[in-house]
Amino acid sequence: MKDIARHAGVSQSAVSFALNGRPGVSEDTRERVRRVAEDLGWRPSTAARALSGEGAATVGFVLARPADTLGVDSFFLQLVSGIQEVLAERHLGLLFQVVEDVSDECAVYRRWWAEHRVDGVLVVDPRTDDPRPDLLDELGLPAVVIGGAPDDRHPGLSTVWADDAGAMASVVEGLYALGHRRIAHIAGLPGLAHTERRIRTLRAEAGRRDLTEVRSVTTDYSDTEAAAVTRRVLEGAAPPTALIYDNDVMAVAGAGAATELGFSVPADVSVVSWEDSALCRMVKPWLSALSRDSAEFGRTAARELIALLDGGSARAVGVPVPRLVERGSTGVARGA
Amino acid sequence: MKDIARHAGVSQSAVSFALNGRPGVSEDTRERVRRVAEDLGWRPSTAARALSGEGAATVGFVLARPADTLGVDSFFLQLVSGIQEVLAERHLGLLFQVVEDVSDECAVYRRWWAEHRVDGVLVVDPRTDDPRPDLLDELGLPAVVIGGAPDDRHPGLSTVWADDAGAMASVVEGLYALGHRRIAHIAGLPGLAHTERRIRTLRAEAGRRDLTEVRSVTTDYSDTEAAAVTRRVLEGAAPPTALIYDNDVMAVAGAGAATELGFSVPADVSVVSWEDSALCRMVKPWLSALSRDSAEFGRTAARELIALLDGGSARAVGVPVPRLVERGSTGVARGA
DNA sequence: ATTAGTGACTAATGCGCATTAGACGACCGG
DNA sequence: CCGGTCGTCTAATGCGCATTAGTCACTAAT
Repeated sequence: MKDIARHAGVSQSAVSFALNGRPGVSEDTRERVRRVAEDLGWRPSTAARALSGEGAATVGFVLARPADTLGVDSFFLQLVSGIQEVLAERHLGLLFQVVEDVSDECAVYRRWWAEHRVDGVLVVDPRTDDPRPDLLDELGLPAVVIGGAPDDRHPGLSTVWADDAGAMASVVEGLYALGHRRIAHIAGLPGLAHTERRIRTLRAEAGRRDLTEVRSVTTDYSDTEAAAVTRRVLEGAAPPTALIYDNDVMAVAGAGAATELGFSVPADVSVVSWEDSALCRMVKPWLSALSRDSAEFGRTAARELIALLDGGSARAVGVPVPRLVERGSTGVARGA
Repeated sequence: MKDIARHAGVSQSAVSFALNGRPGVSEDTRERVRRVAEDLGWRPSTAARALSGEGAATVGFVLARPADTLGVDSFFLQLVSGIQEVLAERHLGLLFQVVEDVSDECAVYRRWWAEHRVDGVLVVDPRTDDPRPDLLDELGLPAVVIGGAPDDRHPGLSTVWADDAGAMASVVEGLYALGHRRIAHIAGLPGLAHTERRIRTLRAEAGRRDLTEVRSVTTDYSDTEAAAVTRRVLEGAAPPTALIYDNDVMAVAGAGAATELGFSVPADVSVVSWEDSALCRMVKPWLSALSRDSAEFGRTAARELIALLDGGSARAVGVPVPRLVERGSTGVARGA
């Protein structure tokens, strides 16, 4: 800026005013300064900006996953891609970190905030009994929870929520209409909020319809565990006629396991994947799946965080209910 | 630090010396200051540190991909996970950005560097005729190229390279030994350096062995294009008896397409995937795949970048040659 | 003709840290 | 007894920017 000031024949303050759209300089000077800055290829130093109270121009994103669990998951990359799209417009950076577990994640938040590294964070995989919202509240670190519940909002946190309950209800309704009475739900990690939500909704829907042979089994989202659970479930007496998997990887693995066991899909068992991706079209039959726009999910979350940073107040916004894309893996229940 | 100084009864400079391990304070004072800092939960402001010449304590990572191409790709997440592991030890942040194409990527580098946002960057997907190395050299931005060639190193850039040539040679040798004489290589994006390297090596290896019916076809890495190309290749006269796919997604899609066409895997065609992941064990038969440790790839790259930031000079380091994991999709060529 | 007011600009300060240039006493050899 | 050296500490400066408090000339109003 000193250079610019010299070249333009004004003071540094004038340059600052000109470049930041502040009053105090004539339009003439402003334009001249702008051109000089352009010529010199000047960009404000984020460090200096941050130091003089403007914030870090960065938001944080922590993924708490054991390294080997980061598998064939299209969700996060798409989510991040959507987040970026919105952040980029405002020239906000995304500081990304992968850690082992939630307590590490909390430590990262503490550090980032203490170091003034971020202005806000995006939190994923909310859990039942989650320490993070309290921590973020305590720190006063602006945050939006991705995939939380619409109700349990903490004072300072925004939430972007997907209607798992509604989606589960519609899936159950569809299967019921096809004559399915015995349904197994191969769920994800037990601690996650959306896992519990889906399980609760399934139970509630089953109750409403008098379905007694409905159950949920939690897993670690892996293909191997999904296959194992599928085998166990199908080998029991009165096996289910429909299987709902909490992600695409498990659905594919499960469908494979079922086939190996001699169950034909969808003649003997219907399969639904709670996540749509190319994977679902890589097996025969193609898997019916709940399709949601993960990138849009990310965009919405990013927009909410920006609103928070701009001084807006916390709120909860929903994203569209996932839509069930019927493919070849769902059909009328045997004997119905 | 002012607070710490007050609490400890010393000057700010003394605090700085104490906390940074600089000489100029007694061990006694140092320890006292450390404890006070600990009690106060002090963390240095990265902004202030950066401003006083210490660098941003951050490295950048740009992924240039059209948003919809970010699919079921386990490679990047694992790579990033490995990178993080090493960066975290040094408390270096990872600034992550997704952009549309390489020219956007260059713009991001320019901006990051001008804004002093990063101390260095990790570059992926090097291309033939790539503008990035020149740009980075020109800017003087420390960088390591992930997946480059061992030779074409620019003065200032380190390279972490995988021995595609060696891997391709061993795959061809294996297939040759099984009696395969007609091989098709369903490659990735034409512009990418490693795509070209694999294609060149395949051609060379074919030449050495007098295999005349060997070819490579470039694609966009998608399952749909892989399936289409597979069909085109297999429906021709004298179809290949072995197919090499440049990633796991294509291999699975291609194997599926082959099966639909009435080709049995591996009786009629052998299939090799140049990327191992859970995907390869989700189809029947399981796919033989070149397995490499993507996380280790990332760790190595991160270590190289840190060495560069520490003032080390640029160099090229290799990672272990991928190993072919033989599963059910490769076998003796029909008629051999 | 004096004052109040306004627009355009400059000087000075602070953000939180690292670092350089001293200040001051203790210790040592001559 | 004195100059020199070392160890321990403090004061002062700068990093690049935003911002606040002036400064100055010029115009409108009394």
